[in-house]
Amino acid sequence: MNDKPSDQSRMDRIVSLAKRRGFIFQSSEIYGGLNGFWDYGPLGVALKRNLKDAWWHDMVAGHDELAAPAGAPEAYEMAGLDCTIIMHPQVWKCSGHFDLFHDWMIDCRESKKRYRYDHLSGRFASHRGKRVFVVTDASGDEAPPALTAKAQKFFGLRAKQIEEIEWEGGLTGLSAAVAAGSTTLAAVLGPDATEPGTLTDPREFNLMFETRIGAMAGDDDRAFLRPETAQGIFMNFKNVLDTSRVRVPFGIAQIGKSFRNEITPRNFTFRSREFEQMEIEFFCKPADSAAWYRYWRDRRWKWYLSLGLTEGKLQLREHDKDELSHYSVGTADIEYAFPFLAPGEFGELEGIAHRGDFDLRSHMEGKLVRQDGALVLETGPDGKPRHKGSGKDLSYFDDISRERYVPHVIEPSAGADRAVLAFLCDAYHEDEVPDEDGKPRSRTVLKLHPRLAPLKAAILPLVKKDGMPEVAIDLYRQLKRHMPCMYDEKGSVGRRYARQDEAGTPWCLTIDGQTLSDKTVTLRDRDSLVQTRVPLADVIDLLRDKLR
RNA sequence: GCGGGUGUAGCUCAAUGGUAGAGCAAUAGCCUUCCAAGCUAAAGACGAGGGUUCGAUUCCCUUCACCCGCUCCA
Repeated sequence: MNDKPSDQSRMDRIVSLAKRRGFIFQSSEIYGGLNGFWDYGPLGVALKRNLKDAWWHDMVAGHDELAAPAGAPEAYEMAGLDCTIIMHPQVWKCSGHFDLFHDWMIDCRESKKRYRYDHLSGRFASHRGKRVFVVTDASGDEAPPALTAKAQKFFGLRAKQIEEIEWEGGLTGLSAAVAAGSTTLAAVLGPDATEPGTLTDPREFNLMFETRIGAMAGDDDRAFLRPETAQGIFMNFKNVLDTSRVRVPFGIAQIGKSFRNEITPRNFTFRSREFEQMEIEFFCKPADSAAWYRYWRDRRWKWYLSLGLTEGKLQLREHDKDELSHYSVGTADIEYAFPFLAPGEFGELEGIAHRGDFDLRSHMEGKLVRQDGALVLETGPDGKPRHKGSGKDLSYFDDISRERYVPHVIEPSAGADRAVLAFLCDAYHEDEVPDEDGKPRSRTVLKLHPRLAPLKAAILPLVKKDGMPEVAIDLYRQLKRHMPCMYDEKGSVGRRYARQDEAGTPWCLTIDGQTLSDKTVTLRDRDSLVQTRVPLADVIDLLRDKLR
């Protein structure tokens, strides 16, 4: 099998360019770096900001609430929001993140496998004086035969000798058995171990970053950095409704940092521990939710294409039923074929989830669980709600239909850093350009969409004399008022073009001898390398038109 | 978290138990009339911390980071 797992060398060259040209640096690099954290350099911050601005403009600021966009069931409103990173701890209990992201894990020294402590169960088995607590990670009906098979193998018995095994007590959760003192981990035979005592003590495993509120805080003041921005929107659902005159259907958008203590940050910025999300929570009438789900899925898909992502490298994938998150009744991912992935594999850029009324109801009533297709209040062993809700009414009264309901939610949730990475990878090209002798010479070029490009233009005097720099500087100062651009007079013009190609600058304006006599400049296109002469007086309007 | 690999200048790579060279890039100057030309000058590195040694970039240990696989994960 010689097939390449992924185009790793291409990815390496992209990472190298990102570093070399100041797009992305590793955090705290002079101290050796920090796994899972990345900084954006001068070009990177511009690229990322342009991306976020494009999203914000396309979703919120530029949204026309008076007309239904193509494909939308009806016209709708959009509002913006910016919430705090640290919120009331109860937010994460009712959202499900506390339970989902917070586990006790136990490792097996022998098999190197890791198990959720609360997923292990077992019972004592004895045979001819040997006694162990046999444990399995299987659940339900699969557990008893798994235990029997395990015990049979451990005692070295033939199938017909299974009856000789003496079992004590019923199937018990390992954590409960240890807590009750009926067994110790030393007597436990792990699910994939061949001898007892290979399991480590359970360790707390928390995907949420934890902090404490207050300078002299104690255990009661534990708080979490948000693992997603969405919950801040639900927290303010009623505030927005009460203050901004929006009516269902409407969406609330937010861009902001989120934090997850990923086990294995990998693949450059793709899986980071600190990352930025661009999220919309769209609130609609339950009966219309399926139509809105399809609308947002298709709308968001087109957004990536409109900014120039290669369609053949994008994939829209509907989740299977058993893959859906605890809250979701339908989810689609927009995925990109990143170069670090094996051919045919895709990495998630954005998830569009139909969340039903899980979130709003959970924050009203307490954390819900799905049971036989319906959401019901999750209860603890004592029969009380596992996580108590706010008790606040988050339902909506529809003045026109005179009905009250809890809106359903469609959530298009995009990763800003992942999008930056995808656009960077997609823009990266190596091609050949004839040099001054006409011989082909390779060049590296970022074919970024002009809206995303950190610099829109570079103004270059062909040579540093004969009054060309003066004309160029004057043009630079005028253009700078309208768009990010730079002036460069260093080195040969070919070298300067190459520098701009690597930075993804779409246009170069060159002032040459002819400019001085007929007041025209050459406009060089980054992708086609075609140069056209444009009157100096028109060039600013021309570039502004191109950017629209 | 486990196993394997890697770590020398911004990048790509050398050499060495006696404190390191080159190419490209970048900086300044000269030159230069359309795709990384040339000349000159100056600048720049042994991931970090211990240990062995008279002396460590080199040997050993630890740690950090990156890559691959496993595991985990939206």
